[in-house]
Amino acid sequence: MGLAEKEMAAETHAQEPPAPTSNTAKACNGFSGVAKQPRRACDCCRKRKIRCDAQEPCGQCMKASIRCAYLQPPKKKGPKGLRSARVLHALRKIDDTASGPSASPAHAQFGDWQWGPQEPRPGPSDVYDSQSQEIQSYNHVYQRPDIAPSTQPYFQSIPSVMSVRMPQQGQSAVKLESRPDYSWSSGRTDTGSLGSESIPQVLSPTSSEAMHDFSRYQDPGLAKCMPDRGRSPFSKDDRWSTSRRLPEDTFLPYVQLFFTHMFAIMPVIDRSTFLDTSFYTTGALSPDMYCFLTALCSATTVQLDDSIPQPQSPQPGKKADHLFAEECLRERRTFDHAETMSPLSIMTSFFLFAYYGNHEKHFQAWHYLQESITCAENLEMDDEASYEKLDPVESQWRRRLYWLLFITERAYAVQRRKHTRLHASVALPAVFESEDPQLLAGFVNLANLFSAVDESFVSAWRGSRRSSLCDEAWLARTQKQLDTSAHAANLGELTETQHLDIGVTREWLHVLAWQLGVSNGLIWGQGEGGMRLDYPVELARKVVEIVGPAKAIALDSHGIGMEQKLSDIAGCLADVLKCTAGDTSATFQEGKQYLNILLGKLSTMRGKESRYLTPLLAKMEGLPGYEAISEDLALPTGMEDEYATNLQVPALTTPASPRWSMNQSVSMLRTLSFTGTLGMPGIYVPEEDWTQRRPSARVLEDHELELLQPWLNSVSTQ
DNA sequence: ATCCTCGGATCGTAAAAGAT
DNA sequence: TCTTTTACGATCCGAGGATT
Repeated sequence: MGLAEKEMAAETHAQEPPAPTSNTAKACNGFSGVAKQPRRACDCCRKRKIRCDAQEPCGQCMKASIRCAYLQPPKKKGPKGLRSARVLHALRKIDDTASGPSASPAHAQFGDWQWGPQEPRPGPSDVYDSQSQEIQSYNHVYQRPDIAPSTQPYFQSIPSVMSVRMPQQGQSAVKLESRPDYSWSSGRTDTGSLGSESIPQVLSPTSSEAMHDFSRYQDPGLAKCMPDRGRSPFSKDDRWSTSRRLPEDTFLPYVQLFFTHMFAIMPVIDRSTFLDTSFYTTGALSPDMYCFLTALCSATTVQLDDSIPQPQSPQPGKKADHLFAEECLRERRTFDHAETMSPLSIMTSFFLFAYYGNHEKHFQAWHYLQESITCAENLEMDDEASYEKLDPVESQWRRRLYWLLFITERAYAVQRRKHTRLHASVALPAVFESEDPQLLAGFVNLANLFSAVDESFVSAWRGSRRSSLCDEAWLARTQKQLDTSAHAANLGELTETQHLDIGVTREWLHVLAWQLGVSNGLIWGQGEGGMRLDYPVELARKVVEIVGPAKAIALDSHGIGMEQKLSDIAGCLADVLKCTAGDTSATFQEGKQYLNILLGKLSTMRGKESRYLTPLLAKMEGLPGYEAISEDLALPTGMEDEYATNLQVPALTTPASPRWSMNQSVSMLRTLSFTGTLGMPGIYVPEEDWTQRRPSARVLEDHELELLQPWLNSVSTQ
């Protein structure tokens, strides 16, 4: 029946103007219009799965009074690259295993897994919960974050579900699980029964689609991912008021900025979804999608600040970032966002954190970061097992989001001396199977780097670790780990933005670790873990080598976080230089130059002078050569950056020699070890924050200073 | 009675696999 | 290189649920 009727239907429409993209119709037959004319359904009809007459606007859209558009580009048909081979390989492997010498007949195996057609067909949850040991062995690698899971292609985790489902021919579940190579770039989520989505709402698997399309909540699989929510909390009965909202097309220019400059460090949303113009023309963004977009825009605006020209604020006279953040908070008050937790709300909180963090409003920033973490915990994103219950695509998006929170929490906790809550307890997102392996490699690299900042580091930094545990060996291990963790990938292949992030962050952590050592009196050790007085100069050189040639925008897109790191590094360097006042050794001169360059960078960060610069300069008062620095910085506006980038980085020949020509007194180390400055990242923040700092270091006792004497002598005679 | 959603049948196309 | 097979995206019918 179907075909005949279909053809008749096609014939009925044969008189209509050809579909926009159809030029094959006439070639199809010599038989007037009976052809199965390749029609083009409009975006809405496609989504509604109804016949479209391909008019503009089409009849269905007219009838429904909705905007008709043909914006969604058709996807490429046919098998995808290696996918077929991969799936076949995986299936064959399973088959081999199942029919191996020790195995009982295949049907018995299948029977165990409830494959048999006579068995009642298991629902999705049954399937997921009834994995055999053998199946789990495919997955075990994902449960061990200590090995590099990123090197495991996704498909290795697929057979578990696929093997269970394949025999259910024609069931949507098959479609769902047998698609290991996700069309990330196309934005297609294709979660099986939900897979025929396509419209603009081909949203990222981070459930934005779910947010947008209520019907998805009716899917048991998805409902499972969203505890206690079988359906949308936003019922269509109580449609949200959009009267006070910003027009939806406000967002796109900012979202574009986000993808151009910030996506590399926050690869947690789907590009094609959020860059699709039709996404912003529905006129029906759900409240939490609206919140998410406003939060993202506010964070993007403030983070990029004046680095690049930005669109005019939607409300002239009001700064765009404030406006977006305000809108976000206003909209959030219209519904219970604690009840509607989803990855989308995690990201909303996260971007609010970024907004406040960039404004140095640390109470609010920490609050929203914690909120996003709490939300992640509620969704059990810190539990590896939870990911296996998810659609593989969704699970990858969530992994990215989890690790973004992890990285951010670690960095921020260190800067603000807070506890951390998240652990490296889940596998990293996959790299090689992602839409952009290079980009993901960078992201994973950063995650690895922060994995080296373990609990003991954080607690030592907070001062809550027993100082006896903070010995030289431990520090040396930590320092070494920082270097090895980020070497998994060739940094040269990363985007400039990521290269900067990883490189500077690594050296910044080195600086922190070094300060940790100094404040624990380790400066006179064997030099392990860089516990030498000139180590910060060496670190500064590396930083200068990284940031010197970097394009301003690549540096700027990291927002205030990068300013903080650079100023921490510069501050530490300044401390060291200050302590060696009067020293004329090569090391000192080089150090001065590096400091100079760093200050130059800070003077032009994000299109203006960093707020950290002035306090830094004030701190350097009395540093010999400082006069020169201030003169250098007094370059005409617009030239500073050029000045900084063009400055030749002097080659610091291996352990600079002569090192410090130290005739310096023991008081130098006394100064270094004093709580005044060292171990105080983010030191140039408003007064009240001083109270949050621990007295991180101690003044050396006299008997310790005596012990130092031989070391000082040996250094000074080198 | 009407509207709406969505499972899934069917088709066209493109890539992979196989034949020569 | 040509042919066949396979995978997959697109369309949209029609069952069944929701709404009026």
